[in-house]
Amino acid sequence: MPNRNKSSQNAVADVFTAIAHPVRREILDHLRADDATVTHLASQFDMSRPAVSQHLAILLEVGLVSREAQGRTNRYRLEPEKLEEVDVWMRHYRRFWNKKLDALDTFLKKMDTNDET
Amino acid sequence: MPNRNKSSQNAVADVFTAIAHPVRREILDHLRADDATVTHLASQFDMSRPAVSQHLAILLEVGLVSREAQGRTNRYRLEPEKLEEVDVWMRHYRRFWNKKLDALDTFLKKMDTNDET
DNA sequence: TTGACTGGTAAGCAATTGCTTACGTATAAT
DNA sequence: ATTATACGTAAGCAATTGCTTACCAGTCAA
Repeated sequence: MPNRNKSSQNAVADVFTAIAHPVRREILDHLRADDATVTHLASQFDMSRPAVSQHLAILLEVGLVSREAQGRTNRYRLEPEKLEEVDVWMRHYRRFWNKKLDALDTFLKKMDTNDET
Repeated sequence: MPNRNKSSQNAVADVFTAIAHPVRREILDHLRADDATVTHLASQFDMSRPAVSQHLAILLEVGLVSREAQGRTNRYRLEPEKLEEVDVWMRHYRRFWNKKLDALDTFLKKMDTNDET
């Protein structure tokens, strides 16, 4: 089979690849507690500051964090809404392992229906 | 900063990396409908059969699918319980984007409490 | 037993990832 | 003005990924 034409995919990372790396998940876990600067985050890892900065760039790219300049520091803030994409995909599987969550699903659907005025 | 001693990590793939690849998610989506053989799965992708086989090997390694020999064919079956690990991690974030799911969480916790004893 | 079919795995490879150090720029302190 | 601090980003590199083709083993049909 010959190589396919890749049609110039610009290879923008998606949420699934973003959370695939354990360090990036840990970063998100840290930011769940509070916003933080790169140097502060880097102090929590056995890794150089640029390395953490690069991980943050990926999280930034997919929209899982936001960056706000404050003087000469940069505050990174958790933006967890993008994780809903993962949740949506998982929704199809949840019933397989948890009947209670299935019950919750039904419960939520009912709430949705009631919301539609 | 010098390179760290990697202490011989055997680099077994985890669930997060397994579902990071879009093809592997599609494979799982296919298996959600029904068990399938490699060749059948490969026919659904623009990719050689060995490539799909290698993806299945990863899914097998992390336990997201199981393999059952049937004559000269191999049936792959979805084993979705391992996705719970992802769900558990996501549980901490869900409240951020969905208050209703938060309500469901409370609901589930109450059910859990009632179940004890 | 021969031949066709299913399928895992090895070898090889280009591309990507994940780190490092080095550097440049902007803000703050003295 | 000079110096120190915080930070992003580039360059370079080893390791990994994700495909390919080639091969070999097991099963079924004739």
